[in-house]
Amino acid sequence: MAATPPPPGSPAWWAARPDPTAPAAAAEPRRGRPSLDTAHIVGTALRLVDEHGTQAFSLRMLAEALNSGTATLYRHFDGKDEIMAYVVDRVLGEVNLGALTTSSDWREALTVTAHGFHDALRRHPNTLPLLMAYVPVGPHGLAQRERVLAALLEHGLPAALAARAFTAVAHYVVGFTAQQYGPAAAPDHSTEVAAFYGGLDPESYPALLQAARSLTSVAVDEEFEFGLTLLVRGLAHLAP
Amino acid sequence: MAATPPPPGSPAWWAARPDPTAPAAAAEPRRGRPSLDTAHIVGTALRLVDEHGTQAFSLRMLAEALNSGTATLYRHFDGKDEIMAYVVDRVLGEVNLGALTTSSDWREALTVTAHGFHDALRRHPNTLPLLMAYVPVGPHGLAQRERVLAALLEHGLPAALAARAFTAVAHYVVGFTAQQYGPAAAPDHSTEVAAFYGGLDPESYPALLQAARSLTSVAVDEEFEFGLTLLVRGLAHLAP
DNA sequence: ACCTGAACACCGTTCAAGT
DNA sequence: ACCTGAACACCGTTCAAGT
Repeated sequence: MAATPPPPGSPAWWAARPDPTAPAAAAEPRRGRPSLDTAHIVGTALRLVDEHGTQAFSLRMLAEALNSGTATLYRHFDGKDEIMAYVVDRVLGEVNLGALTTSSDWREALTVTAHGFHDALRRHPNTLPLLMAYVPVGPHGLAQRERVLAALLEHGLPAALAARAFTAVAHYVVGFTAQQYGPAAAPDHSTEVAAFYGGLDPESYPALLQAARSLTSVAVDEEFEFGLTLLVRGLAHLAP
Repeated sequence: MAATPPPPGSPAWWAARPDPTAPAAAAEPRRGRPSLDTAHIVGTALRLVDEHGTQAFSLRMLAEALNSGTATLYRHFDGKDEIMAYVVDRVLGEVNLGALTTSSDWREALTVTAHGFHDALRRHPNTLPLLMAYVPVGPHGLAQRERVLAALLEHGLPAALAARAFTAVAHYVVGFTAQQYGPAAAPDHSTEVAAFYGGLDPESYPALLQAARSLTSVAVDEEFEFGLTLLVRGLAHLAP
C-alpha cells in the first residue's frame, strides 16, 4: 500500500516544506532558477483573492497579473492548493502581536492575541474560507502560535491550559470574523439581517424576533468583545 | 443603478424563498411540474458531498446519480450555489435538540445545543466548508435557532444575552468541528499532528512544544468540553 | 409543454515544442 | 536548461432541438 501524499496545507505537508524554522524567508523554488520569486507570486495571489474572492480567483488570472503563463506557476508550486496554503500563511504573517510584550497578565495577552488576529483577518475577509479549509501551521502561523504560547506560559498559565486557550480563542476569532465579514455577508450585512428578521412571521418565530430586536442594535465591535469576554472569564475559573 | 440579486445562502436570498415558516416542507419547484422532487435532489447532493467532498462534487456527478442530465437540475434550482445552500440547511435539519425540552436551566440548554450541533456536524464533516460560507438562515436553520432561543428565554436568560450566547456557541461548535473533523484534517489527525510537533526544532519553538506535549494526550471530546465550559462559565458572570 | 443532448466559455493541469 | 503555448479532461451554465 503506497502512502498517499499529504494534502497541501495539512501538518504533514508543511512538515515536508523546506526551512520551517525561518518564518520570514520565502520557500525556495524546488527546480531550476526561476524568473519569478515565490514571495511575489503569493503576494499577487493574495491581492487578487482580496479583490475578486476565492471563487473568481484562478491560475489564469494570477498568471496574467504576473505577465506569465499558467504553466510557469507549476515551476514554483505543485498546484493551486499549494499556492492557497501559502496565501493563508501570508495573512497570518500580517498578524501584529507586538502588544504581547507589554501585556501584564495572561488575560491581557489573550485579549491582545484575539484583537491581533481579528484585525488581520478583517483586512482579508475573502481569505476566511481558506483559513477554515487549511490547518494554519505554515511558517508564519507557527511563529505566531509560538509567540502567544510563550507569553501565556510566561504569565504563569499552565501549559495544558495555554494550548487549549489559544485554540479556543483562535476558533472564536475565525468563526466570528467569517460570519461578520466573510464573503457570504453582504456589504450592508447588519441592516440586511435586520430587514430579514423584520419580515418573519411573529407567530412562528416569537423567541427569535424578541432576541433579534435586542441584537441588531448592538455594534459589531461590542459583539466581538462580548464573546471574547466569555472565553477569558471562563478560563479564569480554571487558572490559578 | 439596478439592484444586484442577493447571493444564494444570504439572508436576503432566503427571505425570497417560498414558505419560510414551514421548515419541514421542501421548497417547491418554480417552473412546471418536474419529475424529480427537490428534496430528493438535495438529499442525493448531501450524500455525494459526504462521500466525495465539496471539491470533487459536481453537477454532472449529481445528475448522473439521479439518472438525469445537468440541464434538468436548472429546472429545480437556479444553480450550484442554490443547491449547496439547501444542502447546508439539510444538515442543520438533522440537529436533534429534543433534550432541550427537559433542560432545567439555561446552562444545560446551551450545553445540549452545542452537543446537538456538534453531533450533526461531525456526521457531515465535508459540509463544514459550506457551513462557513453560507449564513445558516434556511428554514431548518431558523427553526433550530428559534427552538434554542425559546428555551433560553424560558429559563430566564435576558434576550440580549440569549441571542449572543447562541451566536457564540454556534461559532465555537462550527470552528471546533471544522478543525477537528474538517476536510483538511487527515484520518489520523491527532497522531499526525503529534508527529508534526515532534519534528520541530526545540530551539525555535520551546513554548509550542511544551504546550503540545500536554495537548496531544488529551482526548478530542474532552477538548470540545473544555472550550464549551469556558463559554458557559463566562456567560454565568453576566447572567442573573 | 416540458425535458435534455450538445455546445459554450471557462477551469486546473500537463507536456511537447520552443528558446 | 529552462520556459511556455497549446492541448487535455474537466467544470458550471445555456439553449436550441427534441419529445
